[in-house]
Amino acid sequence: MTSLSTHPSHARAALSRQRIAETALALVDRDGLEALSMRKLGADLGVEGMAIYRYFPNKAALLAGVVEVLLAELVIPPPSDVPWQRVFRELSHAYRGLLLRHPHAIPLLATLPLSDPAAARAAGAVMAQLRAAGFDAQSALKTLATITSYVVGVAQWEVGTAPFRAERDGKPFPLPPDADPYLVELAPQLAEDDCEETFEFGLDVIVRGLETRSAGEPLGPS
Amino acid sequence: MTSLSTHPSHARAALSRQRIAETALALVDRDGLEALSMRKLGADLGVEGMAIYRYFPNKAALLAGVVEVLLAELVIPPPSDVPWQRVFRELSHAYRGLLLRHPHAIPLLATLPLSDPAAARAAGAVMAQLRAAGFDAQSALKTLATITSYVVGVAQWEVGTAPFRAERDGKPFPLPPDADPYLVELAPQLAEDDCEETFEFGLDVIVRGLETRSAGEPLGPS
DNA sequence: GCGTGATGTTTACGCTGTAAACTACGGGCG
DNA sequence: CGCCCGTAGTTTACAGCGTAAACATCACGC
Repeated sequence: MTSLSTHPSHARAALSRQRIAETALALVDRDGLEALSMRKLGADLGVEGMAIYRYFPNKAALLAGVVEVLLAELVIPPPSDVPWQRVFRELSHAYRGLLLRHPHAIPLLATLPLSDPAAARAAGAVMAQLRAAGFDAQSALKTLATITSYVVGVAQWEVGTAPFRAERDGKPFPLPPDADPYLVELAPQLAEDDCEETFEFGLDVIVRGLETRSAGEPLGPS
Repeated sequence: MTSLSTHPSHARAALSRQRIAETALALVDRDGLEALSMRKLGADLGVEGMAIYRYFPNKAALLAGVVEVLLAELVIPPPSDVPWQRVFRELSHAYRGLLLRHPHAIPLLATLPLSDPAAARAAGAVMAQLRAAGFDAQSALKTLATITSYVVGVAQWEVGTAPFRAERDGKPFPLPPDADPYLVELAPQLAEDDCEETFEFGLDVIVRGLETRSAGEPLGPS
């Protein structure tokens, strides 16, 4: 009797908020965000679609659950005495990595309102880091807004310009012959754009900008 | 005979790509992005929904048309000898203004791939400005990516945190009593957050960061 | 005056989210 | 033991979606 759950046999696995949300994320990763429907998710769970409503009141709540799973991947360490620049860079890279691991889910995180509990938790943890590094509350909040916007924005940029970079093993880019002259000039640049480098460029800009916050403001580098 | 169009009487106005896209944008501004359906748009146009397919092959194309209308609001002046910092700031504010005038359309512009012709045109025009200011092609592109991400990201942030700021005429914020301790600390900060100021903060950071691009890079201030 | 092409309508299909009613079953209590 | 009820999942249903296909209507060129 493998009574792992209530009824041991003939059932694949018990449903739960966690398992549903994880399966939903897997579906999104595999087939894209717009492919996520209650019925298809039900099918992936070996269940009838409507069953999901026992665990989530509606699809918006399900999506919030997916966001929760996503943000759970993001471990934000407690404050330490590491220089804030380094913490800042590491958090940025961690978030970026999360986004790139789940490119289809980016719109979910891009539109994420801070009223979402998972988002608020993550935001709070980052705020704690910044506060500990000497940022006052207002500056920490604004800095958080800035870096979040930047990281998400670049990830979107990257995904959105991916076709220009795809399989450029020699040929420049299949531009339509009636293309805008601006675009014609832009395309080769895009083709040889190294996204990682671009990201680092903007990150440097922001860190440097934060370091030289116009004298007198209480920012306190380490 | 007021033969303004083909048949003068009993028809409200002739359909056209332009009129359809503008009406669609008006609908989105009024009722939100998810309220935009072919049938409702048809109703707003005094027409039968399916008629739209004579002008746009599918809904994605219609949305691209809406984006085109949006970006047409953004006039990007030709290069001049104005200091690049000022041009940069003005373009950022212009884009921000556009986003705030159409908050429901932000997801449309946030997810905008650069393969969209209207986006590519606008991007090209900004690139021309930066190039004229002395940025080399690679730096101009990266700078464009950075500022675009930032402006869109902040606009999304602003809309997403709007509920925290709404009607805060005294009371702090209707937090659920079981809220995360991080959020509890965060909410008052959000409530008194001045978005315009936050935007300016990050913009300053970016401009300052660009100005102090680690010596030796060909950036050439004016 | 009669095709003809452009414009808009009608009908239809498969898909969506979700409300409501229904079925099956396992554990607690008499 | 037998009943009874809560829980989990199913079935059915409905309104709305994007859109393919067939159809109606009408202005104009020959």
